[in-house]
Amino acid sequence: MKDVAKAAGVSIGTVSKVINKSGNVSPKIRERVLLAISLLNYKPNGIARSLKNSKTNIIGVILPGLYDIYLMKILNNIEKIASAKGYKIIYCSTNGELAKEIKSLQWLIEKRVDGILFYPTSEELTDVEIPPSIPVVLIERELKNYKFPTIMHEHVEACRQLIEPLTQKQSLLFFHGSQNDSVERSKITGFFKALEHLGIEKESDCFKEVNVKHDRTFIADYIKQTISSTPKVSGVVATNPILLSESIKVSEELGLVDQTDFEICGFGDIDPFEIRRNKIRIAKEQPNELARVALSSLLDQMNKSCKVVSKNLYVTHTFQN
DNA sequence: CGTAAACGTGACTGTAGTAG
DNA sequence: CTACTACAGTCACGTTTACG
Repeated sequence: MKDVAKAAGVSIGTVSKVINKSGNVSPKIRERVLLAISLLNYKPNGIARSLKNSKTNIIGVILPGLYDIYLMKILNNIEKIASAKGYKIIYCSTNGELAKEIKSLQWLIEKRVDGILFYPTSEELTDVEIPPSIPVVLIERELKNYKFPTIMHEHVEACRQLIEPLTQKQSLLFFHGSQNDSVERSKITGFFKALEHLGIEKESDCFKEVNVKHDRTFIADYIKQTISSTPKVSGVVATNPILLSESIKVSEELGLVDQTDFEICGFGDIDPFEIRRNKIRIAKEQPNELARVALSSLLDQMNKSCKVVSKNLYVTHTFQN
């Protein structure tokens, strides 16, 4: 800038005004400055600009990884919308490890990002001091020790809508993931409530916990064994895409899908061509919408001079069949 | 249109105190 | 007296912006 100013015969301040199209600069001076910029091949220094403005135009995104389409869609949509609004993103992968979540947060804070979108894999985060100047929006899961607005799916309502249309609700088997996970817990609660609403007695032994970190063959075997050893199963309900797709596979293998009195439903993101029977009812999660709402909530906070405590927002599922 | 202060941090300088 | 440490203060980096 100093060199440009010298070459154009103006002050540094005037160069800045030309670059930022701010203030009044006469057309003649502007021409001279632009010529000097082009001759000297001057490029603004973003670090210095951030230093002065206390703004980096960068949004930090912390996700457990990009190991499935759902997470990829979230990141893709965040990037798309952020980019349109003039922001770049820094993506951090945590592999679902608390230690990496802490490190990612600390690193993003150190980088002075303007805001953070955080998809925690547990509620246990602690020991990270997050300055109030950096707004944080959580995706899908709240944290015990921090009060940040959270954008999540409306799981409880989706459970009701999954269960209600089933013709045989008495002898269902529910396959769910770890109860340490708040999302799984809210789905279990949702199914309990839905059953209660329908006047069906809750039998907790029809709820089967499956660790989705096991390999697929193990999960399939467990589901097969459970279905086979339970008398008069009228249907299977799965709380997440892994358990749903394995349940569908197993049910096909056991020849249950063809039986008119057997139904399958659950949460998933399965493409329509995989669904060979129209009786499989699926609550599809909405990663694009989740990303859109989360980012817009974050941008709201970033642009507010006085921080209004924004509330949690819910995204509704769409239903297939 | 120019001037000067300010942003956050690391590098550097100067000073005081301590140990041998 | 020298060599060293600890600490405080100052400056530089490139840019923006209030003010003259």
